[in-house]
Amino acid sequence: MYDISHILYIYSLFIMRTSKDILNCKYCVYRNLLFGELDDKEYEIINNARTEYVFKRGEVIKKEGERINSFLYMRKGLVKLYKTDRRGKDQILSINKPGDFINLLNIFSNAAYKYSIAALEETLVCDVRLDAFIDVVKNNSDFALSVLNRISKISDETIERRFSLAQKQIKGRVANILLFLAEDVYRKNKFRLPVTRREVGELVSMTTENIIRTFSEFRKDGIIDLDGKVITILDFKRLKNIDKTG
Amino acid sequence: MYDISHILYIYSLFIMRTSKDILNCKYCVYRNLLFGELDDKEYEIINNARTEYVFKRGEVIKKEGERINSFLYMRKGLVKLYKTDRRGKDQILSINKPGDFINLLNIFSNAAYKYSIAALEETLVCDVRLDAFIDVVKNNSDFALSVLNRISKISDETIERRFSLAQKQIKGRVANILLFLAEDVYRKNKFRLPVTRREVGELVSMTTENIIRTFSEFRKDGIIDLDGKVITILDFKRLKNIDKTG
DNA sequence: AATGATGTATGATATATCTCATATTTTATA
DNA sequence: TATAAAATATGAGATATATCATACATCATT
Repeated sequence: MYDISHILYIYSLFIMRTSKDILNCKYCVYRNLLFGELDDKEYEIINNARTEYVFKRGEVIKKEGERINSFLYMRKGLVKLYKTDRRGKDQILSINKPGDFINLLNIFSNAAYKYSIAALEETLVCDVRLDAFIDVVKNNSDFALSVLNRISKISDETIERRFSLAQKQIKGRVANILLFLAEDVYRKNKFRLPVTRREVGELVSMTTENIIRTFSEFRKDGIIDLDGKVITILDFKRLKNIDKTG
Repeated sequence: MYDISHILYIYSLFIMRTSKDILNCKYCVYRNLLFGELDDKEYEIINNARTEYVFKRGEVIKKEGERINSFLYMRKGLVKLYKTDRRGKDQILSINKPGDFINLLNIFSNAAYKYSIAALEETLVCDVRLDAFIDVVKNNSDFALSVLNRISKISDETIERRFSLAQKQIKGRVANILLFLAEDVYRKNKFRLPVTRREVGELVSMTTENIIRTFSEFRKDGIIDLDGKVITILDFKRLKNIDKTG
């Protein structure tokens, strides 16, 4: 249930409150996670090309079409990747948490962002200038291989998630995102839904009304408890069964 | 319409019929496409770790769950990536053509294939032992970066394809796959459908009956012509419009 | 050439999901 | 704090898609 990245994440919150060296990568708990293969000199290159930003809930971090000129990663928070169609309707590709590289998907294959990125909670982002990042990748193939591993893993997860969504009906889709939030994001059975019902619909390609109806149904069936945005999962077993079969 | 990989592909068919050196990478038209960054020595490592296989239509190349111990790429043919559920029903993730690296998706992130691979047409596959491949990646960061680019591009395409499928209705989905086959795979307005109607359904998450009905409707509307498996696209403009809006 | 299995085709009906309408609650902003 | 805007909630009816049934065509195999 608690993997290394989560432990590091909790640890980072602690460090953030006790150290003034946060702005230097040397003391960042993500160092080992992301940049473990780098020597001090390479490390310094990254650190010098790096800026930290804080985004409040609702703020747009990147807009689709914007030129990619940095490597972004999250140290804290939660974001959504999404597209807006001509009529202004959004479709959400994924919800990403610290440890996912926010723009890793497009960074090596595209000059511009294919998806917009917005913060769902207060989000702390590290921004490394792309030229410096690529420079280090080019000169350190262990690091390149490590990036290869991560990009591959994140892509795989996104593909798997979208793929499995396709054969699910609405109940299965809602069960799936509830389990994702409870198990992968918050690691608690009680959490504040970081998105509106409409956004859940935008993520799983369903209407807002049907998301609301399904939430209500799950509540009536005793699978979850609802209090506005606060959701408590009461019956993981049944929810998992719906996820698998529905 | 005709990009470099397609020209190389056509050229490779020519080469295959006129040269006995096909088994040596040195004369493979994919050398520049895949291994352009390698020096002769690295090249030799790849070549020595390489085997060629021919698969007939319908043959399974890899089964999901099978251990990944080679890097596979297609020189000719067409394959599908798919999963089979407990009840024996297939769901197709993607149809891939030469130039796509067949197992690139999982190779760096997973020990085992997440999807089965089967040939839809006679397919020529090069199989490079993974240890040799990774060895070269580790020692040549230009090559690593190039692989990074490609893996990223292919993943992006798969994600984009599954993502756009989600908001489409059945007509849009069928239009989309017809355009994919006509424009990306065969580059002709008349082609033999390489899959059954059932498989189209497995790819776009629709029932066989509805795929058949939609084909019939497109025919009645004069958008396509149907003769068994041979499909002729008569009205690209309308089909593209359905793809976009439906 | 005969035979069974699979694929293609179409209609009728059932089911899932969407749309539209309306009411209430919560949130954002003046 | 007042007010508007957005979010939540629920029902009724419309639409899209699935399921079931049946018929015929095609393909592989004997």
